[in-house]
Amino acid sequence: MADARVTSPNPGNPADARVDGSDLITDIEFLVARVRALGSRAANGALAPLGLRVRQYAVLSLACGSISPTQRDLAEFLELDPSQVVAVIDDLQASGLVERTQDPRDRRVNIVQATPHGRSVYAEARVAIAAAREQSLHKLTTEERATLTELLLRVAF
Amino acid sequence: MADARVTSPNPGNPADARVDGSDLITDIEFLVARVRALGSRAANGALAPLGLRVRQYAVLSLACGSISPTQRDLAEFLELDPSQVVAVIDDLQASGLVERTQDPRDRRVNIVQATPHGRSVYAEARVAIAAAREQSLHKLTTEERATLTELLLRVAF
DNA sequence: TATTGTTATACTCTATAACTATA
DNA sequence: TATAGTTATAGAGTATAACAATA
Repeated sequence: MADARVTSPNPGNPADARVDGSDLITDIEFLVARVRALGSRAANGALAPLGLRVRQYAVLSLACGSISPTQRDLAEFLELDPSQVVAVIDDLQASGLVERTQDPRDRRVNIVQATPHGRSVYAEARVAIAAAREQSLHKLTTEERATLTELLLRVAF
Repeated sequence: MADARVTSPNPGNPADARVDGSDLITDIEFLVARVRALGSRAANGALAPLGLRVRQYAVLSLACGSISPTQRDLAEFLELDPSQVVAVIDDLQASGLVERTQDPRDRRVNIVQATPHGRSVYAEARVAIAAAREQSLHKLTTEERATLTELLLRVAF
């Protein structure tokens, strides 16, 4: 480890000042957890008027894609247990945003697709999410956001 | 948005292939959530033999620092509700890893400090966490890790 | 009157195991 | 025998509100 003693980026904050000096502040996992906590709180707030949460948003997004994922695909891609996917899709289906269709070639698998109403809600949700993201990432330039995306992508898959 | 249609970084994975084409894959919040899910799962696994979870590890880390944070400081820094901090510290105190000491200047506040045993356990935990981190970040060079840390730090605070 | 820590409650997320229907 | 989806359950994480002690 290069440098365990780091200055807080926000010395005006008394809470930051008091915990300054901990090596936690250079711990990528801690930083990721903190950014996730802030980000998903903001995203859930932005999605609340649409009756969605981030999980539902993620599944709806994939169901709006051109690929028509199975429930298993969704579980793997979203790092969820298949049983959790069931609950999210039950929820989205009850709201009329997605549909399950049995794959005729293998009747065990369900293909998940967005309804027209689902696509319309997703379009609104994207706008809401983008606004929240702009708020969260306002300190980063466009280039820095691209770099961050690229690095996270390499770690994520 | 520059380019919503992106190729999966891992075309060999059938799940990735099927959901490929979704704009979710360029969504920083989604990537952060996925990296966090993978990272905290790995970290919790690495900490399990020590009887810790990531939350307890974070509080213990700060309690081992030179600053002696109050419970309020911990809540703000870790983005936890003060009532959640109570539960984590109860847990760590029951294991003899940290102690609460009343601030003589303001008897409402508790200062949280690691015990000698807590410092010893923390030293072991750091090693375990570092090994898990090496696994999670093996695709990134040292320079890239530093860049990722710096960018996350700017978003986190 | 405001703040620190605390208790209580409810809801969401996560992890696991067992079951069914298909293959 | 193995896989996709489902049900059930328990434990951890998250969000709120109310309270006692202290300032």
